[in-house]
Order: sequence, then C-alpha cells, then structure tokens
Amino acid sequence: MHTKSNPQKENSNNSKKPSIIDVAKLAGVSPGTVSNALNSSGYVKSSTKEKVLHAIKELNYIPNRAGRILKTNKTNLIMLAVPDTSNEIYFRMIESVQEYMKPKGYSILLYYTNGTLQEELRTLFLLRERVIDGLILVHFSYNEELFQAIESSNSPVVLISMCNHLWAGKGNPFDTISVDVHRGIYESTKHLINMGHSKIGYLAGKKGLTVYEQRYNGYCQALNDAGIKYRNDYVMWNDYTILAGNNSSRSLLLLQDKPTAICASNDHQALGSWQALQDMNIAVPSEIALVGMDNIISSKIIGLTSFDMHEDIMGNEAAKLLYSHLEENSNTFKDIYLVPSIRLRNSSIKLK
Amino acid sequence: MHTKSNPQKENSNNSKKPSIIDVAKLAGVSPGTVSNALNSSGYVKSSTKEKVLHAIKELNYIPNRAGRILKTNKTNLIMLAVPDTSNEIYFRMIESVQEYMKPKGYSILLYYTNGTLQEELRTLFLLRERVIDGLILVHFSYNEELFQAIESSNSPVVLISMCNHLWAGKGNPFDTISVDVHRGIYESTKHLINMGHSKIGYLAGKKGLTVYEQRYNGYCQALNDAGIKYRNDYVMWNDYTILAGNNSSRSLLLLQDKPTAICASNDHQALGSWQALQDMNIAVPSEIALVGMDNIISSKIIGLTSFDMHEDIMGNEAAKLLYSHLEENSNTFKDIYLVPSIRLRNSSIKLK
DNA sequence: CTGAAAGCGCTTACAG
DNA sequence: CTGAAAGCGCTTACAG
Repeated sequence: MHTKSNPQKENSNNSKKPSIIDVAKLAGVSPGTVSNALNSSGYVKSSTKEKVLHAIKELNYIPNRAGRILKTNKTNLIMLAVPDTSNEIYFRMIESVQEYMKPKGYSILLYYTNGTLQEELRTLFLLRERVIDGLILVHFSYNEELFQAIESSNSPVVLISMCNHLWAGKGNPFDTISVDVHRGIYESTKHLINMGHSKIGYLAGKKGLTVYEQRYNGYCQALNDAGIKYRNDYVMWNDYTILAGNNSSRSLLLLQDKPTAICASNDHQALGSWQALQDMNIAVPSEIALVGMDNIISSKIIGLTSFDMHEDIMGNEAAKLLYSHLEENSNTFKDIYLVPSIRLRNSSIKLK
Repeated sequence: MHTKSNPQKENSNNSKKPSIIDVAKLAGVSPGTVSNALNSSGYVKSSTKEKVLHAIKELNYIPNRAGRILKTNKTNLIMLAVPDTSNEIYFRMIESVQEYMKPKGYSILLYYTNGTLQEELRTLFLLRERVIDGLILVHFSYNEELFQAIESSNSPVVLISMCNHLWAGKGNPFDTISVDVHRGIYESTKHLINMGHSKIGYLAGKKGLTVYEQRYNGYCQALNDAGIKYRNDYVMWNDYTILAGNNSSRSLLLLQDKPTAICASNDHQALGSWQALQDMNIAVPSEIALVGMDNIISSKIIGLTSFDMHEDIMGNEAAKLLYSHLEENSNTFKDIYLVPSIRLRNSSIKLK
C-alpha cells in the first residue's frame, strides 16, 4: 500500500468553479443568453452563441445541476429499488431499465430495500424530497402504510411484484407490473406430473412472503387437479437460498418413501438441490428430476429446467410506463401481467 | 392488461407542495428557525421546536433537497460506475459500497460505462456538474484524456482496476485500488503444473484489454518459470463470455495433441469450457482439469477451482477512501493492491 | 434577438 | 434563542 499527499489538489480548491455569471461576463452577454445558448432555448444569434461557447471552453465551464433543478423542479434522476443484491434477476431488470432511460437523459439511482417495509417507505421519502423524479419499486410488502405513501407521493411510481399483484386492477394512481407465479409453479408441477412423476417434493421458500405463498398454492393446485394426494412431508418451508435448498433436499432424500422429483420455488434452492444430488451421487433426471424457477445463468450451465420470469421485459415496461408519466404527462395507469415461460432442459426430461 | 385513469391524481397537482415558508408561517416563526429545528443546528428553544414539528406534521412537509444542495453544495450522492452488468463480481462490489455508504447518509447512483472511454468520461462530467459528491470508477481505459478529466474534476475519485494498476504509485490526486491478476493467473497456471500438467490450454479473453493482457503474461511467465514450452495453438484469444469459452474449448479439444488442462482467464469462459466438456463427455478433472478466475456462484455450484478477487473488499475500501475525502477532508491518496486467493475445488485436483 | 429581474427552496452568518 | 436578509446557480417570462 502506497500513501502520498498532493499539495496541488489542496490549492486547486481555492479557484472556485466558474458559474454562469463568469461565462456571461467573459462573453459579454447576459446570463440568460448563456442559458439559452446552452440549452438551445429561445433565440440566440449564431455569432452570439459562438462567443458564449468560446467563453465556456475557456473557463472550462460545466453548469451546476443544482441550480437548474431548483428552478425547473426536475432532476432527471429516477430510482430503481430492488429487494436484494444477490439475485441475478434484478440485475437484468436494472440493465433493461438503464437501457431504456439512459438515452432519454435519465440516470438511475439504485437502492436496496432488503425487502423491508421501512426501506420501501424510505424510497418514497426520497421521492417526496425530490431527489428523484420517479420511482420503480420492486416491493415485498403489501401494507396499507406503503399504499398510502405511494398515493401521497404525488409523483410517478411503478410497482413491481415478483408475484401475482394484490393491488392490481383496483384503479390505483400508480402502475403495477407483476408475474403470475402461481401459474408458473402450477406449470412446473404439472410438467413433472406429465413426465410421469407423482411423488414430487417441493422446496417452498420462506414462509410468510406473499411471493412464496402464491407459488405454494400453485403446487398444491397442480397436485389437486391431477388427483395426487398432498403429502406434508414432501413440502419443505425453509429459506430461498442455495444453502436452504441443499439442506431441505437432503432431508427429502432421506425419507423412507422419497420423492422421484423435486420442484423448487426458485433457482437458488434448485441449485442447492442439484449440489446435494451430486454429492449423494444421485443421477438427474433418471433418479430424481429437478425443476427450478428464475432461469439464472447457473441453471443454463448445469442444464436445469427453469422458468424465465421476463425480468428484462419487466424492467423495460416499467421504464416505459415511468417515462410516459414523466415526459408525456400520461395520467393513465396500467397493470401489466406477465406469465413465466418454461425453459426445458435435461434436469426434468425423461430420457428414452 | 388493465387500464384506468385517475382524476384525483390530476387535481392533486394543484395543491403545490409546501415549502419551508409555509411551515414557518403556520408555526409563527422564521424560515431560518424552521431550518435550524429540522437540522438541529444553532439554538432552538424546545417549545419552539415543538411548534415547528407540529406545523411540519400538519402540512406533511418534506424539505426539497434541491434547495439545500444549491446552498450547501453537497448532494449526499456518490456514483459507482462499473463496466458491465453481466458480471456478478460488480454486484458484490455494489453491495459492499452500499453497505458502507448507506449508514453514512449517502445514496448510490449506479452507472454502466460499457467499458468505453466515452462513458467513463461521462461519469466525470456528472461529477463536475455536481450531480454527485464523489465517484468510484471501475475503469477499463488507460488514457491520457481520462487521467486529465480525473485530475481536473477537483472532486474525490477512487479508481478501481480489475487488473494491475498502471497508474498506481505515481502520486496521483486520486486513490487507486487494483488486483494483481498477473500473479493470479501465474498461480493458476502454476497450480495446474503442480498437479502434473504440462499441456495447458489457455482461454485468454479479449485481446487489447489491459485486464486480459496482464493475465496472459502471467500464464506465459508461469510456463516459462517451469521450463514448459509455450505453444501458440494452446492459446485462445476470443472473448470473455461463456459462449466464447465454450467455442474456444471445443477447438482446443479437437487438437491432435490436445491439452490435459485448461486455464481460463475468467469464470465465464471456464463455465463455457465446463459445458463443452460435459457435452463431449470428457471427465473433469481426470481427463481435463479446469481452473477459472472470479469465483462466481456457478463455479461454486459445479465445483470449479477459481480465484476470489476480493471484490467485496474492493468495494469496501473504495467506499472508505471516498468517505475519507468526502467527510474527513483527507488529502492523502492511497494505492491499494489486492491479491486474488485461490479457491480449490474438484475441477483441478488430482484424484488419488 | 438580448438583457434585467424575479424566483426556485433552502442555509447561514449576523445582529439583536 | 430568533429573525431579516443575502445568496447558492440556474431558468424563464417579459419588455424592448
């Protein structure tokens, strides 16, 4: 480690940054004209503009955005708030929001809510402080307080749920985007049934989270529709992590009458399951079939059947909706539903 | 999809947000006193503070941050700019920066540079526009223009390189953090040599990027130090993606005199390689040993030997350094070097 | 086509 | 302990 101090830097703080006034003086025009020249607003004679541009270059002037924001009440910043940082799915969402908004001149403020109501409310506070012009919130909470905070924010909000949206279709003053996870897990379970399985273990995720409760219902319904009896010992509520998936799978595989297939409510659990199966030398899919949900990179690598949640579309649609309120003064609010799409891979397909 | 409009929302825009003046009037005090009460600055009698707090609650007042920023010249925003979005390593960096800065009252503005000079320069522009107070830039470019832009930004910058830093130790007016990838790949190659391999294929990544050139040199040096002859047909320059790793590996495996081990300059390439080996039914590590670099989740899952780049430490140190300039007026600049740590797994360990 | 002036919403010495 | 006033750096009608 190398340490040094730099006297030059200290001194250079003395020379204050030039303001629009300095530019105006040097160019021999008024600050208003400098502003117009910079923003191509109003009329500016091209020779005047030249002079201004020269002065700007000379002073190495860059406008201070705070001045503009105060006057225009526009920050050109939007916030994308996601529950956590350990899930690829959010990164692809971030990417597509970024892709849409950047060319429109917006920057993205990123925020992690940890999935807590308190932090979710905090994002709405930042909105009201006018740190940002709009908010895309991937939320876990369904809480009256959150609802109120959104309503009273009086600014564009897009609410994204990684589940079936409980607040959709109720005429809310905000947009919602959601994904039909109930159907996703229903399809997932049904796929295993179609492959001839009737003993299907289920890695349910974390109890109490809407996101996982809905998925669980999909599993139950698929069994029910196929006339397969629900078995309590096949359902593992634990956590949505790789480790939890690993542990829960080991428990399932130690059962006297063990399942022939495992349906996981997300890919991380499925990956943990896959690891456990490798460790125990159990062949996939011939001995145990395996299906996940989220379609993350690791799943592609190991050939795990999974479900594309269309998080890229979610991000893109969210950005579009937000933009429509930001710039096009739309006061129409939409509820967008997406359906997960199965990505068939070797982990679940019966070998002939 | 459900569409609706909400007349209430339209109207509510009429009632402008309350300003500090409105609060002052209602509380019967001056705006300055409201400000002091809010920020616990100066002296405010507790009964006065009470009155102010009441008025704030009544009006549902939240201060507009632009006013404060303009006056204080402080945004409490920092930017973290990373090259791309498809690499987990940056997410863990984001996370640790977030973890450090959030409790200090800073928010993180995220930016993707795409690894281009143009976008890297853009981040410095935002710094000079005073959209942010400081910048952590994970850069690819080593360019005089970039260097100048940092120097003239006159604001705290921490430069992170995912390679051996070319600008470290030169008394620059900014901090640098870098990782000794040369040594990393040297160790990686040497590890394979120690395992008895002398025919070692190399997935080199993208030609022309400093990040990969340095790694390549590490490979060459390890061979050289062990007295193993360098073979041009064992070195695959391609891209740093999974797909590229897959394709290049297939080429290597089609060679007449094919390698017994593959060293990849990053994990994505190694994953592609692993896939190819699976497809071709080649056993790992007994037929081909495999080592990657980055230690991403997928590598842990499939048991790929890799290198921890300490990106969490990088993020944490970067945040600390930035903070020291932001709040503690440090004018000492540091260069921090990290060394990748090997994570031994089954893919490279000789079975007995 | 250009300039003078007001004002966006805060904070901060300063006087009392 | 509190208020009046200046000012941060812009933009925006408005007058000419």
